[in-house]
Amino acid sequence: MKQSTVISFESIRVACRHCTLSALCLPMGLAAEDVERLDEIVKRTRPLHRGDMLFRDGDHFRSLYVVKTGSFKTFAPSGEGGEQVLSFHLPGELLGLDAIDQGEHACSASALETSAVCEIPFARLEELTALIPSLQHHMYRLLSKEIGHDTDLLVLLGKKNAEERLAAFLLDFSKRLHKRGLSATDFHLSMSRHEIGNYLGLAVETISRLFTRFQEDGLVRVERKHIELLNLQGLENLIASSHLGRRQPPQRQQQT
Amino acid sequence: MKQSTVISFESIRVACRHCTLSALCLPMGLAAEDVERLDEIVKRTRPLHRGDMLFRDGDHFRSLYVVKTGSFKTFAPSGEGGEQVLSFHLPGELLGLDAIDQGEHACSASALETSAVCEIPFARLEELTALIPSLQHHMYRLLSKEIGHDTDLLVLLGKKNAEERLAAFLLDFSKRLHKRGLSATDFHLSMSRHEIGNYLGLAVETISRLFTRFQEDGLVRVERKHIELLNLQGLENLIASSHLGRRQPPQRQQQT
DNA sequence: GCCAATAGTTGACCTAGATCAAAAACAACA
DNA sequence: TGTTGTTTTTGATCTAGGTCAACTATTGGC
Repeated sequence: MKQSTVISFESIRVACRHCTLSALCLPMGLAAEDVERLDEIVKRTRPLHRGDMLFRDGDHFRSLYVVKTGSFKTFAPSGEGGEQVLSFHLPGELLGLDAIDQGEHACSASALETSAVCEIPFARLEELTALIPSLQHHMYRLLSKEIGHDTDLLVLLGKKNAEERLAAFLLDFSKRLHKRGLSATDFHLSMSRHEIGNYLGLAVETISRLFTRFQEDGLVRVERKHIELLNLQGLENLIASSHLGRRQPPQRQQQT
Repeated sequence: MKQSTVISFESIRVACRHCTLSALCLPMGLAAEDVERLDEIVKRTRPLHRGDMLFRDGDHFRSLYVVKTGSFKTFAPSGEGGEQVLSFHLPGELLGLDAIDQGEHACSASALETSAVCEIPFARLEELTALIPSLQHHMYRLLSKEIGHDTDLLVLLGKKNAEERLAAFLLDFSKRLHKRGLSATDFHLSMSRHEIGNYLGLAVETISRLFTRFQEDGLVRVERKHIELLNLQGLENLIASSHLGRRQPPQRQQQT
């Protein structure tokens, strides 16, 4: 209610064509006039604060959302009040794609910090994509990319150990921030240890211990939520090079 | 090469409008004339045998595939020659959606048994979806559904124990077969224990032991790859009701 | 600025499921 | 029909990471 959030409140009024995120967002690669058309259907909404829900699982699906500032997590219920964090969303990233199929949201989304989104009514977007081939293609790609992200996470949860998971998480975060023009080696984690652990399928305590260990090994400097990556290569190595101990027999390329 | 596969070779020539799978596949809900148009772009290909690759990760992306008969698995590399099975595909299900984004396949697909697919050149399909709104909508739904499937698997890998995973797997399989008009309680698994274990993030031995245990508990009857589900409700209970031991404090509905 | 609640760290211990090993059951095939 | 290679099963052991517990920051509310 209070007008103290001047900065973000101003910034969210910016039209797509002037938005610094356009290169990461839907307008990517659209002709100027098409951006105008997209612009017309986008609604700007007021900021959300930490913990505020953007949508809940089961909610009727009406719109997709693009993060404009701040960050979000999405999570699915997992029986007995538990939940599985599915992803963290940074500016320019889309939320709600999983709801298209069933017509209702399959997961919930909440803000990790003070954040703003653009709302895109899906029915309108669909009309538009039928008219603008490049936008249609872009939508297909976005949906496909989401599948790719899930695939990565599946490999992580199915096949990687704790160390590899956290290293992969940090590097992924680093890359995504870098794409947004932020430092790839010095950043702030907007989510709690608990949320990281949940996302990676690990206990909070394990996350905490790993951060300590990574720090002892000179890979990172951790100070609460402030992270400095000191040795990117070292982290990369952690991901790729484990399992090297027990070599498998040469195993010709064949069916399983 | 040999013509002994008469049955499936005949069946795969059937046009979409006569295909028994149309209700599960792309034509779902299309007007007759639109099905014709779709039909024109679909290529029918020869059958693949167990272990044959439909595509490999890294292959240039050109087409989507619909399983016509038989079954497939998709799997992604996971460092050091290991792989993570991402999904099993039954007749009517689409393969290759994850490749749209990058323009090359992000995972590999191989036949689990003698199988046939319809090939749908994606560029042609895109043109068509721009012309037929209901087809475009259907494509969005299919992509979104794939995300939903991944979400389910993520929850499984991130939060469920071995017992719950296998029970969920069996029930999912049962439901999908039932949709295809096959028995929900008596079926044949086309994949090996090893592949099931890989998919569920468990060791082969664990799968084997669980099958034995489920059988002892009267939940299933297992005879190699032939499965009979004797107590569907019992399996359902396994999924939902565990973690009931250590009750969590009432915990008001709140942010994490 | 103080208190209560929440988040993070650290250590001790425990357990689900992995790994190792070996036998048994199949399947392919000459 | 025997041989060989694969898949499955079963048992014995090991361990990564979970769980419990106690303590220490931080943070937010007033």
